[in-house]
This record gives sequence, structure tokens and C-alpha cells, in this order.
Amino acid sequence: MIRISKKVEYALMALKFISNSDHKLVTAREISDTKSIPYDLLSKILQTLKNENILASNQGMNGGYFMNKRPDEIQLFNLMSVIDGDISIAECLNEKADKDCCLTDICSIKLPVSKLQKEVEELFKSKTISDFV
Amino acid sequence: MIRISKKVEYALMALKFISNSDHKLVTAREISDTKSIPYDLLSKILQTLKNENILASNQGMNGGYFMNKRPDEIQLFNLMSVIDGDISIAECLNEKADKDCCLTDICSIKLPVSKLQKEVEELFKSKTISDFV
DNA sequence: TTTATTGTGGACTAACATAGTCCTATTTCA
DNA sequence: TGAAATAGGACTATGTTAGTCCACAATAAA
Repeated sequence: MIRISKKVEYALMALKFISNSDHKLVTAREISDTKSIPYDLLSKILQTLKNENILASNQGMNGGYFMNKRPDEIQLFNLMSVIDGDISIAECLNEKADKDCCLTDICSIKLPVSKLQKEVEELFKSKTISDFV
Repeated sequence: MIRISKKVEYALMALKFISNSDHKLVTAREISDTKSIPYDLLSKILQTLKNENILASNQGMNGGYFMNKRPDEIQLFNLMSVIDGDISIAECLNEKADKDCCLTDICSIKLPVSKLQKEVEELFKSKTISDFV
């Protein structure tokens, strides 16, 4: 299935929300309530984004998150990598899987699939968060 | 995850195999053995392709499959639809899911996601089996 | 200094989709 | 009649995604 995961959807919604609340801290609870995103799940996502320096945070009372990069600096491709890990369109195209898979003579479609992979990557790299804000 | 399913990979390999064996019947067993694709699974895929008139078949002894369309008439997009069903990049973008999902005011990213969906579709429609043969 | 609020993060469970298997027809040719 | 082939339903196994639960740490306000 060719699908953007819920986590990436939630991340997009959260980043949009935070971007539009400029210069003020936004709590996970606030986003969760407003956008009906499960709180615990959203928290994990925001933490990931913080660890990747896309967001920054203040802990404690009156804490919250704020943007640490401009929306146009955050590629959709990067966001997806960070949240979902490997995003190759076929199992055999990620780095570690060079074992019994397509790389052998058996696989006849590796080249065109690699090409397609590149094109998908380009498409997702051409999108940034500013396209969603 | 943005990934082409194994079934679609197998379908591509099979279609390539059959295309390159022009004018002669090819059995599921032959493809399965040559390409190390699980026989039962491949059979299902070939049956689907036959029901979609991409392949045609002769039953019985000396039977097998043969192309019923030219490779350049078969879009990758179509192949994926036929084999995997819905291929929208987000749950809320397929036809039947207009319930509690993104269509409500809550979802802030529907428009840009729809746009991306269109672009992904265009990419996969621009590829045909002839790109893999 | 206590308490409420907020982020941090590990471990776990539930739900779902994908991949693969098993078994039984049915067709057709030799 | 029997072997080789497609046809197709039902089932199981595996892996991923989505979501939950819990304990802890940091901070500001009372």
C-alpha cells in the first residue's frame, strides 16, 4: 500500500498548528484536544520531532513546543524518514536488505523499481511543511 | 509506509517474464520456479490479472497464460489498483471514508494531501509495464 | 516547599494488512 | 482415465501500525 502513515498525518497537523500559533508555546494537550489526536501518540511524535530539532520544547508548567525550523526548511521526505524510518518503495531497496532479495540475478525488475524510487523520493523532497501550512 | 507490495512486485516480474516469452503459453509453475515466487500466491495474482483482462489463459494440460494487452497499455497505477485495491495515500482520500475523518473542519491538511495524492497518481500512471520489460 | 502541569521515554497491547499456505474443484489434452 | 494445468475459497502466520499505560523529570506558581 502506498500510504502516508497516521503518525505523519498527525505530525503535519501538529506542525501546521504550531506554525500558525507563532511565537507562543503550544502544548501537546492543546493540539490533541483541538485536532482529536490521541494524546499519548501525539506526545511521542512531538518528542521525535523535538529530538530531530524540528521542534524545541520547554518542560514544566507553562511549557510546550515551538518551531525550531522554518516550515520551508522541513521536507516532507525528511519528516517521513524521521517518523516512519525506512521509506523505500520496495523491501530490496533499503540499505541492509542486500541478502537473498532482488539483487540476485533472479530479480528482473530492480533497475526500473530503483528509478521509480528515485522519482518518488524527488516528489516527497519537493514538498515542505510550508505546502501544508 | 510508502511501499509497493510484494504482490505487485511479483506481478511485475511475472508480466515481464510472460512478455519476454512472446507467442507461447507460460505456466504459473514455470514463473514460480524461475523467479522463486511462492506458487500459490503467484497463482492468485495471475488469476486476478486474468480476470482483469491483462492476461488470458488456457486451462488444462498444456495450458498457461499469455498477454492480453500490450505492456505499454498497462499502467503501473492500474496494476496496483487491481492487485492491492485502494491506493490512496491517506485513509480519508478513498471514496467511502467520508465519515469522521479529515473531511471535517478538524482536519487542516486535506487540501495539500489531496494535491500530493494527485501527483503520486500521475507518477504511477506515467509508468507502464513496458518500463519494466 | 508543595503541588499541578507539562514534557520524556520505555514497555506493552490491539487492530489491521500483507504474505503465504492448504485444500478442493474444474478443465483439457494425451 | 489420469496427469497437468487453471480457478478459487478458506485459512494461518507474520509484521506493521496505531494506540495505551505507566513511571519519571522538570518547571512555575501557589
